[in-house]
Amino acid sequence: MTSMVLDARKGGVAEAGPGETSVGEAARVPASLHGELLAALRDYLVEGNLADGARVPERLLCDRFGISRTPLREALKVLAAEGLIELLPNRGARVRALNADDLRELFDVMGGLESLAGRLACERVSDEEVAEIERVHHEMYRFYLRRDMHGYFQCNQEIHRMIVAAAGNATLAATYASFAGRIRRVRYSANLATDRDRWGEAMREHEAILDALRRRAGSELSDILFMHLRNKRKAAEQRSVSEAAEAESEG
Amino acid sequence: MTSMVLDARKGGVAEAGPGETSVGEAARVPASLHGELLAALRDYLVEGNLADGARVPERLLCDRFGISRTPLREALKVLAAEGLIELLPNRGARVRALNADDLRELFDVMGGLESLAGRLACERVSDEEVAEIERVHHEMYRFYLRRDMHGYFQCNQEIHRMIVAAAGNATLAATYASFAGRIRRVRYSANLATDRDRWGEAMREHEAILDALRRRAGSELSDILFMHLRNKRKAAEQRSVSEAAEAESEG
DNA sequence: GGGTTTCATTTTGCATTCATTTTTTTCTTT
DNA sequence: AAAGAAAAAAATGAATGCAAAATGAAACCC
Repeated sequence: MTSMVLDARKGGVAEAGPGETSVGEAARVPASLHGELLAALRDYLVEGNLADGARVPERLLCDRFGISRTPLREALKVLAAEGLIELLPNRGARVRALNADDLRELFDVMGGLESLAGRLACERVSDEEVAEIERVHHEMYRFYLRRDMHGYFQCNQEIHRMIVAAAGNATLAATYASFAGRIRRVRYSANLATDRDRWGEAMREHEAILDALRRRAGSELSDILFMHLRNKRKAAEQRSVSEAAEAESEG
Repeated sequence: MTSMVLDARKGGVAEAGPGETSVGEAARVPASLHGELLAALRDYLVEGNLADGARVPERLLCDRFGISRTPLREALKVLAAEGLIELLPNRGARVRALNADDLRELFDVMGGLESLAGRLACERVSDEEVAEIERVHHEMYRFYLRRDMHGYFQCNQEIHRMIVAAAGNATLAATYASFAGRIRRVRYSANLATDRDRWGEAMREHEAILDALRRRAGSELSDILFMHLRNKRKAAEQRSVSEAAEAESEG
């Protein structure tokens, strides 16, 4: 039973009525068939159904989604613009493999975006929103104490997402979401598992984040968030280095 | 004689010779026909050949660029994802009109990106690069003294571009270029003309930018650059308000 | 046997075609 | 004549078709 994204849509009618059709583009409002397919394809890629550097098989995906090549290729062009795949002239599309430099760049850009989000959030965040973030923070702390990586990570993601949301800038949120999807292919989640110290450090950084947010210290929060991501990046780099060493000793 | 982007390409071989092919994204690898057309269409839109909110006439553009609808529509999907146009189901594409909120968001995101660029630049900028930026800065100052808006603005753009380049992050540069293209449709250039004070203030801010860069004070430069853009935004908002008032008194 | 060359198959890129939907024009009807 | 209904025209969205390029495989040569 092939998924058939199209059928799901045919039930609906109106679509596209309210404002935010365009901005997000990422995972926001599917709106049209094209948007629907785009989201489905993006998920398909982000979930890692295709290996890094693998060719994107047009014919196969057409069957998979029950459409012809035209809309599929339109979606591929968009995904290429987003950086998920790359187009080789006369050679179709490949899943874009991120090298160490790409990751470094992506982490820094994510850091810059979160940094901005923190700064903007301080300008307009309500006490209620802060309280909500604190709630998740404490939940995360409990996961930390219990050494529950999965739960911790969920909360972590949620907090960062909430800060971006609190910035009240849909353009920023969309851009952030796009980059998050791009980086999701590499699981930087399991980093902390190998490095107990980093986990504790990250927890302390989150304390500082919340503290700065409570005081609405925008510039300070901006710095902390950037450094937080920078440290995350370093941990990820550290990990990939040790992974490479392992691979070498194994091979 | 219709332009025929294709012909231009067929002559050349290497491509990518003179760096800045176009505003955004496609600056990396034009290579294919699709990329070429995409850049051409983007320029066509950014240059304001179509009015805000106007329908994007597929047939006309096909003739204009000498291609069929298929590649054109692929390009349109990408431009929609970039935020330059918006797609209405069964009603084609329209030039996206930016309202006050959109502009506010875009300015802030640009501010965040420049802020990040400054921070990263401080980590790795060479003395030679700083000297080069200083050179352009002084050139800009001479334009300022001569009240040469056009020259001043060129230098201004160039300095910001150089800072982004000095950050050594291609992903950031591409994202920055994309947003710059998106905002270029609104000419925020002429802002200073009406507000002599803002011009002087901007000049002083640029002094501070250079000072922080010389000292490699990343966090500080980050703050200054964000505030610089924020002030630019406020000036633009001020201007649009007075314009609206004018329009009202005239109508 | 290793390497090259030729040729069939597949894939890609774009044009064309077709079914719908929207928009414009024309024709009623009051 | 104005408002509304019906029909014609144009547009959009997606499928199909076709030439050129790339990939893979068999034949060929040394």
